[in-house]
Amino acid sequence: MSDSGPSRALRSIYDHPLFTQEQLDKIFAAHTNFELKKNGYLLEQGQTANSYYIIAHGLVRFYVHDYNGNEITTQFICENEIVNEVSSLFQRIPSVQNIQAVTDAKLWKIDFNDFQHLYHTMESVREWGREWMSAQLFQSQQRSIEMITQSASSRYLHLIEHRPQIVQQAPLKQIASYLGIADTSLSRIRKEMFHG
Amino acid sequence: MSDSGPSRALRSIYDHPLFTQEQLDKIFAAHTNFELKKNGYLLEQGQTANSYYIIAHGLVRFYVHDYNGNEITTQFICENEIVNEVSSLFQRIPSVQNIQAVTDAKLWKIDFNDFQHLYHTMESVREWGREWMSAQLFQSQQRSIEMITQSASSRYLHLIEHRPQIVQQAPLKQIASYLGIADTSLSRIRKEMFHG
DNA sequence: AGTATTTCTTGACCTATGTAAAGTGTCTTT
DNA sequence: AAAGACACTTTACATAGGTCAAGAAATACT
Repeated sequence: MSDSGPSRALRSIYDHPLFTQEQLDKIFAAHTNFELKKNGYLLEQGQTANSYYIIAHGLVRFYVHDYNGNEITTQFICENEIVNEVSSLFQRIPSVQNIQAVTDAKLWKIDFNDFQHLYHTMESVREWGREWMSAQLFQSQQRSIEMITQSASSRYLHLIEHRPQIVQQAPLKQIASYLGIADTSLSRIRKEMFHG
Repeated sequence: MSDSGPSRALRSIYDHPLFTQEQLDKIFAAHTNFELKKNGYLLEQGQTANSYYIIAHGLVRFYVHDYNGNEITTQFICENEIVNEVSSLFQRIPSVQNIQAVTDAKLWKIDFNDFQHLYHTMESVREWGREWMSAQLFQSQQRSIEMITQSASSRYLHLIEHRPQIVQQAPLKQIASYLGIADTSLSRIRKEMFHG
């Protein structure tokens, strides 16, 4: 890593016009960094989230179990993105989602209480937070629309183009459940896309 | 209507443990009410939202156009719920969604600037707002999971059980696009569900 | 009231994706 | 190096849901 000072990940996450340098210093100081092994958990279903995370390196996924006990991957979080089970963290209720490292990962962490303090004392943090949540909601809605209007192979192509880290690092089964198809179907789609 | 004072809708929307009566009075006072005819618009794509709404009576939908120009209904908003195109209102960017009355409707309205004032001056409003956004995000994610794990007829049954107002008041074509299926398929599902 | 327009249903046929089961390849553990 | 355990592919067959076209029923328009 040729990067010094607060990581590239922190700087890119908190890149917002309302922040002054002084505010950024306070925000960065509230984060600590740590490592997580492949398959390790940041949150398990039934637990209530007490922090959110920022990925400096690696890949993380959210998953739930369907009625047959199959794992459904509901989100992938890539480098320089926030890992936050919002409804558990902000409504203070147990999570239905599991959050697991797909690869070895380096992460930043900020605790709920520290964030609460920043949020209620700095208008800029509130605006930043609300905009982030809006963007999350938008993405989630776009995902539903994509599930309705696009074929499985279009959705896979979209992933290849826009989130290549996922296609490179996550196992086929996780990608398939994220796309809403059987793993055999994704295997078939791959075949038809590359030789056929 | 046997209801007096601030409507049942306002009281149920702003039902949160942190609010004092004094605060509620200020919040209610920031709302005005008005009526909207069937098929009328609260927001059209390309416009930037300047308020959000609360439905006292009637049904409202969000829709987008897919690449073929077909309308895809992405959300239905029922009585005593909030109508808010969050990413347009809070990121101050043009909406990709249209917001249209499915039936004649009675609504409450609050402007962005008035809400901003309440939001930045009252910690309780911030907590309320963040919890509402969290709940929206949760619902949106649940919807994606439902699209992946449930058949079209299960999704329709779910709608009948949990949001009967939609099934009663929205035309079949809108419900079908919301469920992610062709209108002919929904018609067939109805037939199989009721006779045979 | 009568016509036009939209809404809903139905049938015939088609296709994308699911399910199940077997086979190959790759990594882990000992 | 052998034995398991995973990860991925492939084939055969099943099915939910799509498309298109024709009618019937309901609504809206003049």
